[in-house]
Amino acid sequence: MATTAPRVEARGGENRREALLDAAAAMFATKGYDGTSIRDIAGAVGMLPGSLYYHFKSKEDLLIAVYRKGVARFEAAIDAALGGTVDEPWQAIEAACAAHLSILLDGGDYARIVNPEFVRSFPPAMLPTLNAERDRYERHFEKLIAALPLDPQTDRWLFKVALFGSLNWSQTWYRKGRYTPHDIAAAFIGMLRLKQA
Amino acid sequence: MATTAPRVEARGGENRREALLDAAAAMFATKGYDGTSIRDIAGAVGMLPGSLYYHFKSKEDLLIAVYRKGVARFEAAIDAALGGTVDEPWQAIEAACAAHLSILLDGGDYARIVNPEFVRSFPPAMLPTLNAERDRYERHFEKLIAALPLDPQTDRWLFKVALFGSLNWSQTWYRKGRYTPHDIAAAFIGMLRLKQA
DNA sequence: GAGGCTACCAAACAAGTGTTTGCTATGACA
DNA sequence: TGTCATAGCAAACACTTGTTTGGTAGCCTC
Repeated sequence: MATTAPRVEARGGENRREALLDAAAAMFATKGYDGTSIRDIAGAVGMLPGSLYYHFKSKEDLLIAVYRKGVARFEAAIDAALGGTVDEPWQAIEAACAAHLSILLDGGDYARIVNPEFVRSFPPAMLPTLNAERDRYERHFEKLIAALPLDPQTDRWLFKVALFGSLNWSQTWYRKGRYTPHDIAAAFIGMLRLKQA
Repeated sequence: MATTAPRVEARGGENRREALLDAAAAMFATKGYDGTSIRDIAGAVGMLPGSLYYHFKSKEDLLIAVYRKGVARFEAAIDAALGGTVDEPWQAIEAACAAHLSILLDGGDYARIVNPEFVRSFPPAMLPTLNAERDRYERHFEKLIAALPLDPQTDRWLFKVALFGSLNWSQTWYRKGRYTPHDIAAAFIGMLRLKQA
């Protein structure tokens, strides 16, 4: 046998914590933060409520961990999308939008937590912590928008919130099948771009 | 003195119910449905928790009443805005957007409840009831969009959700002062319209 | 002035909440 | 073989939740 065991854990190991995160993300996303109890989450992974406190020191702590994973997913997706350095600005932002949408719509439960409208249901004390994470992410888009050849009258900040609104709103109407994230990104950017032709 | 007293109520009268609705709207909007207790609401108007059940038969019943008032506000605003029959399609939709925004952003607590992202935190059983109210409202916009002279390639349904997304998202970033609802409506419509020039 | 309705109080109910505490089985390591 | 951290169980804690029930003060009508 292997003389130096590759760090085998006592019972469940590190992936039990991960299982709790997954369960929490799923239940937060569907039933909300307040609507989900510690007992629900622990029960979903076959644990007793008290045992959860070995892995997380409070329910809020658990939420923050879930939220961080959510933001990380968005950042990874957008990094990957912009990795191939597209230098045409409209193509670049369309790629970023498509990446954002694919996580938002098909990225599983973690992504749903990040929505600011969702965040408002969280304990107010944690709002600064969570918003700081998100602001950092949005800055990627601000850079891409700064590079766009827009009409001089266009307020780039309003352009950003308009675009973000369209994108994030898709969570409320999107159903798998009819449109893909790429379709939607292309259509939205197309509407904002046509005048340049 | 007035011989026929103008319908003076026993104690609080009909406006006590209204006071409860106001308190509920305010607290739902800031702390969410689950985050607000019957005791909070009753206490805000100087009532005991049990007494609330004289006016509303359940907490869900109270929420529905608040929600209805919220939707009614939007409908009244848009009716007023389109009353002066603007027949230029772009002007008409801009007016509708401005009306929508003025309620959404400065329309008080009732309006905040109507946001679909907010609704998701409600008991799932009441979702059909609430969504039916909202769908009826959105149909006003579908009509206005149908009248727009858009590029043939533009999907009008996607146009609608993009516009609605931009508008409703403003709730997350709007702060009084910098932009007025009219400014925002003009800017958003301007971005989507420029190509027609 | 008797009856009835309105609007509310007072007090409890059962159920569910996040969290703490003490204990224990398991495997790694010396 | 003994020690030790890991990972979790079992049971309780104090508290909050939506809701119900029985009673009652004030007003209106007959």
